[in-house]
Amino acid sequence: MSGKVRVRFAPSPTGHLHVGGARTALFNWLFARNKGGTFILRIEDTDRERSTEESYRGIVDALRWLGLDWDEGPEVGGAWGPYFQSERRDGYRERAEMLTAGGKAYPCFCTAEELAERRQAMKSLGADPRYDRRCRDLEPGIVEELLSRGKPHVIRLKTSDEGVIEFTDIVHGKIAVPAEQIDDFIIVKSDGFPTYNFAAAVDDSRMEITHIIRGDDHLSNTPRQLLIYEALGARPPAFAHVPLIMGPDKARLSKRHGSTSIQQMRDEGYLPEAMVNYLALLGWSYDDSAQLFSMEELIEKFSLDRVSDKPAVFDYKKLRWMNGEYMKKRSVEDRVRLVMPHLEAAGLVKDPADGRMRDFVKRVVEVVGERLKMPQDIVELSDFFFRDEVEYDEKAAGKFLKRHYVGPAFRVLEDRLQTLHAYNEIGIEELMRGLAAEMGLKAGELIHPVRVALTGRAQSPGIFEVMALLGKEKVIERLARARRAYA
RNA sequence: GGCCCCAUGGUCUAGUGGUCAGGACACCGCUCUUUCAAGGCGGUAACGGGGGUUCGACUCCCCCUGGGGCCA
Repeated sequence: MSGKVRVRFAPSPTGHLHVGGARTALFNWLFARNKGGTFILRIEDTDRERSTEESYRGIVDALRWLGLDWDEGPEVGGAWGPYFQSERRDGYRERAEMLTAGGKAYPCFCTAEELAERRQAMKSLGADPRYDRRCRDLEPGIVEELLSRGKPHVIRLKTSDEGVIEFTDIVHGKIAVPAEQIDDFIIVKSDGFPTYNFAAAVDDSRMEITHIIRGDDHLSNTPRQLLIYEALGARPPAFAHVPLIMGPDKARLSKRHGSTSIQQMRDEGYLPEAMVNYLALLGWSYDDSAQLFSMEELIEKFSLDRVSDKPAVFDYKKLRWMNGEYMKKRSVEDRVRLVMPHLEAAGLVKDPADGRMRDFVKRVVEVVGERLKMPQDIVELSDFFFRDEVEYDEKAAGKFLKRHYVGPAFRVLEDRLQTLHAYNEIGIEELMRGLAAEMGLKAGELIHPVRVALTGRAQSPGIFEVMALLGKEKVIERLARARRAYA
């Protein structure tokens, strides 16, 4: 392959950025970065009905959030622009006229009804319902007349029934389709707009795209696009069709399987680096063991020949695990920032948190430590730090607070904490262990009831850390309350 | 329906004619420990079926089955 690599990601702004689309974008981007090539963003907004500014914004934001920047495209420009198909219509019209003038395409005046009728007829004869090329050899005079009368028409590409259309896909290998399989398909619709295949092929050739990396769902479009390239007299790019992403039921991943848009995943607390890493591993692998890759490593190691050719099921559990791994790598400050909106939303922290509160949250985050897999986990993990009164989990309270020794033990503990000079983790631990020993209890037998009294739950971060952070006052108050309520 | 693609544990995958079929997530034990999480150790679990080719097939070929895609 000679020349500089040029790849593109070409979404339609008709919805959110789907995880499948995001992975396609990622593979293109990684390939470009690995090869020192150019990554182009092209917006395929020829469907004016469904394209929206909002979708466009959402897609662009999502790509940036993932860290996928483009060298040419909207907002950054480039020498091959414009990068919105809606602004490239003249180009499609010119190419279509060129092909028609050159005898490689022709206007077809058959109406949708006529076509449907003939298709039905062919079907009932047991034949494949394909266009019968009726308008292909119309007398030039008749064509002129119909055109001048303004009769609605489409433009079709002339195709041959002879031979096979063959190409080598980088991930699938040799692919061959019998030429007869493809009829004289439409390249320009009756409203003057290009069809998807035509617009894409024209743009890819004019933008000098060298490698088309896209979803498997476009595999069967490829022969048609190859035919367009040929008619245009352009050299076709290399193709790499990556397998689709499926839901657990092996059907194409869709909304009913869960969150499928990058925007949604972001709102749900997934970290971009986890998302990127997970997506990279869906359909690509480096070796027999590596799982965690930084963006730099991905760029360095990515290659198309290690892309799988089989569909992959999206596994939210593994993504969650990976998110936890990346959460651990984030600084405490980062985690505070991530966690804050959730504390606010839960009403545990009032909205613009002041400096004191931020400091406190920071210490909570430190105490919670690696238990945080998702930012929102903070609520369940630490609500007791923020509430005035704990809500007891009935099972936990029943199991630990009703023990006969709890009342007396708490009473002594309250007194000793009151006079404890070194009210810190170490001092508290010493005190607690000492007290347990004195009373002939195992440390756990004292600790568990204390945990329930302070947090309401049977599980929590380390109890000495919790006590230290909660503060002497609150700890004593909660111990007393639990004692009165249960013991 | 036609054409195209695909088939290793529940999931993501390594494997490119001779491996005890490896790793990761999930799951289950054990361990550490004040609980949970994390960590450490260990475990259950796979080559869809049938034909070939070959001394030998997960690996190559064909058929079937199953899944997916595109077009209709």
